[in-house]
Amino acid sequence: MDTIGFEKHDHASCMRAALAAVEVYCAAHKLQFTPVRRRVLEILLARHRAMGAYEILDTLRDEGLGSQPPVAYRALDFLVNHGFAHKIERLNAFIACTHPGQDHTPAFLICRNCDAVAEAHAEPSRGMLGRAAVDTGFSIEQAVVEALGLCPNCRKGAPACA
Amino acid sequence: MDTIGFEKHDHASCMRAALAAVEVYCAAHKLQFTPVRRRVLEILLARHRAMGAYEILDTLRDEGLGSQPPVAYRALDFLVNHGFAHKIERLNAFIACTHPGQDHTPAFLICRNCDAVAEAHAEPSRGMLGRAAVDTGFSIEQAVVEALGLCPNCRKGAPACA
DNA sequence: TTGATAAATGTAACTCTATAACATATCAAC
DNA sequence: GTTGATATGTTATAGAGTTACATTTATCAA
Repeated sequence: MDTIGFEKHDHASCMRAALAAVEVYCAAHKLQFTPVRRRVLEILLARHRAMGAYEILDTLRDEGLGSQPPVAYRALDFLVNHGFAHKIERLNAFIACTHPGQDHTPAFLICRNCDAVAEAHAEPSRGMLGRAAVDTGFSIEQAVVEALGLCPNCRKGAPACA
Repeated sequence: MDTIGFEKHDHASCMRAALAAVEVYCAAHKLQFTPVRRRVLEILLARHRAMGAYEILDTLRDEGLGSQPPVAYRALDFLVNHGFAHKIERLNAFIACTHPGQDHTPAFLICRNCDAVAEAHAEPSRGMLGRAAVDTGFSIEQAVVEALGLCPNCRKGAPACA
């Protein structure tokens, strides 16, 4: 099912791999992977969790890379539009994509205890939603699928997981 | 599939039926269906579309029922918590439930052209998301399912539908 | 290599969404 | 009727996101 996010893993190499994939994609599509855009993606990858735009902005400010909201929002728009990051509507927050460069419809599993987020795949055109759309003549172009609950670590009684 | 929202229908009677159902439910569960709460639900039912909290608040203010944000948010919290209304995360807006009193997991079809919203049923525990959750040991308690696209009316070339 | 155009950034001001905190009033039940 | 819980009124503020416009940097063609 290709769900990523709750297991421990090699952070540094996962970050390098994602950045490399984005670099390749940008080069191939003539997109400008500028310092601010790169740094915002690095921040998201490093924290490996959903972050608010202003939290990201704080980091940028500390590094002298921009201090006003549009700086963060523009970089996030770029990352989201090209599938390098996703917005979690329920949290008004953003998270790095776990398989950038591949066309996909993400679904998220959000832990209400520790705020960890795992990315899975959704196929909205199939399933009940797809059938409802067909029945009513609605054409789905995009879908937000976000489940809230407890992640495996927090279910095991940990008061809050890392 | 029980999708409601894009077809024309008898507004007045649908509103009466929903209010009656909520009254019955509140009486049965000893919930206080106060004037503000009732009025907010009436406003949502009357407009029959997703409305921002401040848009609702404007109406309340005009009627002398409260002028500060917490008034609207508290009423909306009550309505959402008891399933009489739903929040559309993608729009930061609220909409009256089309079958109050029944336990259900709503899914929404949101038209990007005219902002009409139809409510359908989702069954997140089944389908791909449910399988992803089981695979990772995540327990789903709640789900946000929102599809964006074009409603049947707007697909027919109408520049904006009623 | 330069000049035109488009894309990206810097910055200020502002709007919309939501909550915290605390005082007051109303309800429910004993 | 007094008490404890629930709901409301109000002030202030936090958080999320956008508009508008000036400036800079990249792209590309002549």
